[in-house]
Amino acid sequence: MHDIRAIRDDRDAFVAGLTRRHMANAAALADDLVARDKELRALQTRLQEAQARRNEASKLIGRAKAQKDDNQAEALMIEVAGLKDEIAKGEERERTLQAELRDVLANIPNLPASDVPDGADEAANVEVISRRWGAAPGMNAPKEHFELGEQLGLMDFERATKVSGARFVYLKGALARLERALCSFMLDLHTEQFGYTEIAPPILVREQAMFGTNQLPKFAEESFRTTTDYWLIPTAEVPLTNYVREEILEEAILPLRFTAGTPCFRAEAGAAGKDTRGMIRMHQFSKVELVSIVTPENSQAEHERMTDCAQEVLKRLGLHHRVVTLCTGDIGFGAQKTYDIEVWLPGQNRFREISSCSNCGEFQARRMNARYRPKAEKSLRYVHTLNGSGLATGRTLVAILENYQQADGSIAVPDALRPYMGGIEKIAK
RNA sequence: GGAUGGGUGGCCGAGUGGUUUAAGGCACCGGUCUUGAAAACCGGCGGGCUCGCGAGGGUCCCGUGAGUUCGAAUCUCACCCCAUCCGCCA
Repeated sequence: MHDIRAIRDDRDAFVAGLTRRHMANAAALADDLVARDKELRALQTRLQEAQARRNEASKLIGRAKAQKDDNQAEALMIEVAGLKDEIAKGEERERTLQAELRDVLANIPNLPASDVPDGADEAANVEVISRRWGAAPGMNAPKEHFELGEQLGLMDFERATKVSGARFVYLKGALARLERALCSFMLDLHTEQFGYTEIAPPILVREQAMFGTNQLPKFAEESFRTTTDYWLIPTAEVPLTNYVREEILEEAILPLRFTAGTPCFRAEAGAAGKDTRGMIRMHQFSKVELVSIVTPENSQAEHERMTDCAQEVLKRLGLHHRVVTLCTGDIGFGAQKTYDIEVWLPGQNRFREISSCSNCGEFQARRMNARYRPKAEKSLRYVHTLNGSGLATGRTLVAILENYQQADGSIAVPDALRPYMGGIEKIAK
């Protein structure tokens, strides 16, 4: 959510930022917002004057009545009646304007940070060369993960279709355990090495929470809603970030770092035909999420740190990967800047997204009304929020299958996971 | 699902129609005192909008909205949320 004052004070920067995001009508939008804001404030001033006079007159009425001056009281009451009418109309218009302004603002994406590259789509994302790690394993005719999983008899899409339809899967035996092992491994790493606090959050949330982390109102069709108006979280970012909603935090407790391993649910509307085979794009998947709540001056450094934490998971699993800075055309609605981590999938012979780490600045904090009390200042400020996958567990499982596949179709278990897999070194038929 | 109670500032809490410009306390900040600290005492201490170069002023906000009234935290209605008890249940 944008600050209307910031738009008013620097309309050009706002327009420039949205234009970089390829919003065609940014200038017209800004003019519209500024005009509505101007009307609203002019109205508020008039309204306040009328209210002040009404209050004054009301006091005089009380006094006149006390002095038994009925003529005076009556004259004042007639005046107040007129003011009352004016005030009622003004208040209604004020509410309408405020609601409209809020609706428009709620649907405007965050502005890209200055160092985000320009570009139309993912083809223009820019690799962060210094973050590239490892090398693609040499392999003869590598298989895709679903072939491997199905041949092992441990990944069953057909039965899942029978029960739940497309984009669901049954994992069995060692693969089911592998997913659990990955989740434990990642949570242990983030809590023990990087200072994150493990959270087991609600995964059904209210509408306001979904608004706070900007899944709503714009992306309603991408999430599932229950008949009792709860939303199934599309990511643990929602409950972890909203943890501080409507709060005023002491600066001393920042940064807050939370991690959670949860199922995530996505309707994948508009993804018809994409990644229809295998576990890449599911209606339900598990993910270990990282969320940081920080002061504004620390959010950029935290973004780098969080990306380091996510990358460390891949390093310990020995998985080749690269990091790209998303360009202005590919960045998410609420993000100022995003790093995607892409893992190498030999079966697909390409990099695929396995984590996305975003700095949202104060964009979500405004929506949630999450503030802190700076030590050095009197006034309150909005916190900055960051979120990142650390990592998408389902896709990590895919990456392990494809990168650790053996010629005979078995899967070697990476060293780091063996303690979590009861010591087994290989998943075979 | 049934019944009841309740939503007041960072927190607790008083307040049932006009000296509430929201008492009081806690926390926090500054000061006095002290070798230092604590205690005590003094002062400060919410947010939105707006007017003003500034000092400062105005106005709105007691869950949300709609009413009653010259005037509403206070009365009425609707909605949202929270809590407790009973029933059912992992």
